[in-house]
Amino acid sequence: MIDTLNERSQSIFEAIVEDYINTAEPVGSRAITKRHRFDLSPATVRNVMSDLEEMGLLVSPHTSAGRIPTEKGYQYYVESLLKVRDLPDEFRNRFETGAGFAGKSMENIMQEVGNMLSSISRHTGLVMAPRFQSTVFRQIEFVRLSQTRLLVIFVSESGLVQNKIIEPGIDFSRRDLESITRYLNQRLTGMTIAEVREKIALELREERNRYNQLEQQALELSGQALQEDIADQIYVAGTSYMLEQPEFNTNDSMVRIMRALESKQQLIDLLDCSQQAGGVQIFIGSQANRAHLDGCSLIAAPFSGKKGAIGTLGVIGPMRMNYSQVIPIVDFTATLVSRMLDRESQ
Amino acid sequence: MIDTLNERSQSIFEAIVEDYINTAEPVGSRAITKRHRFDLSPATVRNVMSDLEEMGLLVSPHTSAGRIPTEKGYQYYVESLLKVRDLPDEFRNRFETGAGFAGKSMENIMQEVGNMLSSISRHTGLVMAPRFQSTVFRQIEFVRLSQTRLLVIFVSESGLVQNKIIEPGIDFSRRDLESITRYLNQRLTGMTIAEVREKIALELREERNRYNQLEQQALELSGQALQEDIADQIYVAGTSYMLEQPEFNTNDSMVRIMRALESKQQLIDLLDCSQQAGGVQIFIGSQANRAHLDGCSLIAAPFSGKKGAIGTLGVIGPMRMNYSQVIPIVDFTATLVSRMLDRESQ
DNA sequence: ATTAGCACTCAGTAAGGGCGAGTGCTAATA
DNA sequence: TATTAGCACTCGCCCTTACTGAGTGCTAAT
Repeated sequence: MIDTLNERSQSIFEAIVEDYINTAEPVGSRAITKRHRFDLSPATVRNVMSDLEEMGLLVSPHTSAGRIPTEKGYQYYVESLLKVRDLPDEFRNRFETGAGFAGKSMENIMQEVGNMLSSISRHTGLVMAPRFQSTVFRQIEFVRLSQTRLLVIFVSESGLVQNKIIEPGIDFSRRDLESITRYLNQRLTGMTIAEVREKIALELREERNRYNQLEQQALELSGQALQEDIADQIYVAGTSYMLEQPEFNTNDSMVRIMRALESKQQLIDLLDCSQQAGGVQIFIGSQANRAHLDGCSLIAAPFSGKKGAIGTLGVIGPMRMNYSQVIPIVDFTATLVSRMLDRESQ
Repeated sequence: MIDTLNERSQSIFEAIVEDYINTAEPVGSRAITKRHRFDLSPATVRNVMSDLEEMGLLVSPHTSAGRIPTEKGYQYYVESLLKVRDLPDEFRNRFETGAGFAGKSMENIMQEVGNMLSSISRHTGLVMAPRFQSTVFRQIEFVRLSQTRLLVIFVSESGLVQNKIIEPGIDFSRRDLESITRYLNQRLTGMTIAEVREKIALELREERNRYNQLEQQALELSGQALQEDIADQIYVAGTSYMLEQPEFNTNDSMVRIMRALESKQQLIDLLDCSQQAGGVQIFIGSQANRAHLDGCSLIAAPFSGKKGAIGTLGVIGPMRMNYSQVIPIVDFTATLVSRMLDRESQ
């Protein structure tokens, strides 16, 4: 149905979408003919617009206003008409000078990446940390804090470090811990945390009937250490950009948006969707509604080191978003972060 | 000057402040006589109000509106008239059931505390993590990640864990690291990180002329590990409560407030002020302006384990804030967190 | 010292009118 | 047949005007 759009209709539609993206005002027929030098009269453009409205690509907010793209309109625009620009060098430079990751903690890196994304795209930036569950185990270490308390440190293949304090109930000597550490490191390397956990559960059941106390203890200890989920982390940067958008300039919508951006779990769910597929993903309008963000679009891309550790980052803004600018920003950032993670993990 | 306030003026002023806190509307003379059953006519109340205005405790937004407290008015109210209520049991319970800290990371704890503060006070909650600089060193550990990369773990007396990756340039064996660890742990325990750093710098200078290679290496390693500041962390929870306040219901002020709440550094500076003094501190209006938060008040209190590790938490909202409710909430939370930190550090 | 009474002020709301941007339809044109 | 000029019409926006009501300050009486 949309395929029947002839070239003229297409370029008029494109002009409307782009004008609206720039001005945030409904676009009228005369404005189009003026700004774009089609050799057409406003009346002709009106006829075309009328057709586009019938197809569900445009709506007019009221009789005497111009027209604005519908959600379906944006989707069509992004899928069929969008020409993604190259990332201007100035942005590229800002990233590369700004992002020295060496020695910084994962949290700091993520915050910094979020701030970068947000300040360059001039929209709200999101960064979701790699899920610990799906990272690949490289190393475990124990540090004795006191007689009852142990610090457990996991290191993933990609250099991600997580620590946790446990109280095992037994007072392990330094020597015991060393043996346990060696035992675990030999047996668990290369599996994802999820797999490790399964394996431990399995072996614990089998092991009960045998007598190797060391193994028994090692398994119990690591079981305890991994038993609880480490909550997913998400960073949101530049929320005020969202409030500055003219489409959200009522009190109610501002509060609504802020509430949505505060409920991290919903954002996590949303970003999760895009983690499966590789490359840049675009959620327009209701496709992003999972997070109560009506009228918003999300551009997201997963990042990952060579060895697992997948996270997601993205930019969220109004549907009227400059897709051709934002998409390459997200794309480039994801690539950059992946490269950094690789470098870190050597 | 304010001391000349007689009892009647005081209670009228108190009534005005409290009515305004409840309704967010300018309070008129008739409203006062109605709601509070003073045996006075509105005219009399008007005379008193006029005096109070002259003293700078009240203003009227325009001739035909009631009056609202000035910043000075709130200050006087809080200093002289405020009766702090006991914390209702329901809040107490919500805290104590909600807050099992055991085994959780500092970040998670702080986030949870922030959420608690915010949802119970119905205002924006702030939690600033203990500054690593001022925590007391208890233990350092090294974990060998690869030939070139070491993970350094600091544990503070209060159980705070920080880690950092360094690339020392030398490939230390496990045995070397153990000796170095033992050496450092013996010599540094009980000092604050800041002191530790000074000491290392000092000894490094002296040590150059001697020949004990182990000491030399140990010092260099720990020096490198401590060289960079670990950024202060602050958590902000429930920002949408701020936007729901009627005093900030214009687009501009919403954006302004959100920008202010986003610039963490300014919030940190603000909370820093309250860290010095013990107990609950109250910043009203311009006293909190350091963070571009005009028209806001901050209630803050430091928390700390027995052994250093001082952080600050608080609640931020409009000047028209229910001080008598919020103060005990902040107070109680700070005490609770301190107690938890103590328990953790054993 | 307190109060009743009264004139006055002024934000907020509602109603009316003109403006202008934009539309849809129709009839003329290439 | 596609395009265009012309025209009546719609409707949000803004400005003005008028009204209302809450609240004040002042004055004179109690």
